[in-house]
Amino acid sequence: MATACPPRHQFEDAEWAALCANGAPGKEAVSRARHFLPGEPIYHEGDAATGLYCVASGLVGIRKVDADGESMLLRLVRPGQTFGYRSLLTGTPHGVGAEALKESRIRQLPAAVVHKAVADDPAVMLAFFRRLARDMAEAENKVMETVTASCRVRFLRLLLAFGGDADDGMGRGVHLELPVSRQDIASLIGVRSETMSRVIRVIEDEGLARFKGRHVDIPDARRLAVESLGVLAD
Amino acid sequence: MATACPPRHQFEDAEWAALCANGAPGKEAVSRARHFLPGEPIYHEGDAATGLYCVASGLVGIRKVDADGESMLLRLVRPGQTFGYRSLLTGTPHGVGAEALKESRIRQLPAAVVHKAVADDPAVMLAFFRRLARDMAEAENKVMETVTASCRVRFLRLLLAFGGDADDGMGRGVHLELPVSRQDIASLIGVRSETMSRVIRVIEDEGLARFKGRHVDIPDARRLAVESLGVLAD
DNA sequence: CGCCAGGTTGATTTCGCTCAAGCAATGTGG
DNA sequence: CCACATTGCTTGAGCGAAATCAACCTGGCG
Repeated sequence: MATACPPRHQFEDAEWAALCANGAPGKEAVSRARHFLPGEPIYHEGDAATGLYCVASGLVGIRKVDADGESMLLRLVRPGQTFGYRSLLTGTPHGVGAEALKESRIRQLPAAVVHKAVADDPAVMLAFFRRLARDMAEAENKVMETVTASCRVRFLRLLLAFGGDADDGMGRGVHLELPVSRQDIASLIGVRSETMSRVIRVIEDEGLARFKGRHVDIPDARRLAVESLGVLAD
Repeated sequence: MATACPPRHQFEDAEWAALCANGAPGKEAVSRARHFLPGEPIYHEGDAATGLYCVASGLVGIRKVDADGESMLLRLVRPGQTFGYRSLLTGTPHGVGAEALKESRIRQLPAAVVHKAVADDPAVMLAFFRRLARDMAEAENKVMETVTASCRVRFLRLLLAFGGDADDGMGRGVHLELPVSRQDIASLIGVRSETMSRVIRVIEDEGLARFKGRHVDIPDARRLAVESLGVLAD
């Protein structure tokens, strides 16, 4: 099966939408649907770009390994979001790797189609620029956080980010589900998995949240939000 | 005085060049030359973009402050490089602040001119995208480094980055000059200035480099490069 | 059943931060 | 010109957060 435009997802995929609006003339057979198992790599650091990817379902992780072989999870790509555009549009090898974190259906758009769409409609390029700008802002925040905030605070903030959709502003008693393993969460905030365990332990002992497998119960989201701001002086 | 195209600098300013090639029809009076003293802010985090900036001479620092008021130097902008384009092109407030680190001459191009240039020539947008992609790659590297590498290693790598131009591949006995104060260097690698002092002390004691004010002598650049890879197992 | 990956826990160490003081260079006002 | 503050940098002592090393548990799954 191959349709150019996936069913509209809940998340921002302005780039893909722009592509569909203009770039895909015959809407059939231009995008290829692929399937990945958890842990399966989609592309590696250093590979040349072969196309543009969009997560239809599942979850994708963007990884980077440094010289010492240390690997780190930089960010998650959720259903409806595109990835791999940077390398494709600049014509440089991938600076990061992508891998499926859950079983995932990925839509892949050939490079030629994307290039044509970009050439035909300037708005497409702008859409990708905006997307990159947002990713960049997040990367900058991450730098700041890793330098200034304790791992406890970083984890609390990540919890809030995960709970973003489940967070009924009203409410006490938020429940959410961790999208990835604890190892991956540790990697995401840049700590060892042992430290991750301990941090979770402390947070449970404080009564900020209760963890069972990947399920998290947050009795008082407001309190957790306050704690996530770091230790306040006065 | 106001000329559209600055004298060609040694560094990459593909965006500015693209602008000059197409966007600036009457080449006079479109860019404004401004002057900043060390420490003087160029724009603040949260400000709306008013134009595009290009460093003609001097040095500019991109800063970010987090919720707790902690400030950090994210990167340097050297002569010939443009900055402030992200906020301008996305139409969002500046996510970072810019300030002169040395006495600087800054060329400022009004928003309208840039927007027109972008609309007229798709290549301009692509040039900015490339620039952003490069900045993003650096930000990702920075995240990895701050998490995985010790502050000693991070500093050594920064030294190498500074010495990039002075580094005659041949050579023993490289000399270079620190572009900014030690406080700013500390902020750049995400450590306290006290720690910075100690790290420099250790590096001197090891004979890796000698520091006098802002002057640095590196007797054996090759050895420093090896050390900058981190502690190797075998 | 035995194996193994993911996770937890404990003991110990290390790296970098905090707090505090001191010092040299520069400025500033009387 | 000197007394004084200010700023950038260095040094010391002590502490604390997170890494490291090392078991050990647990639940799948062949």
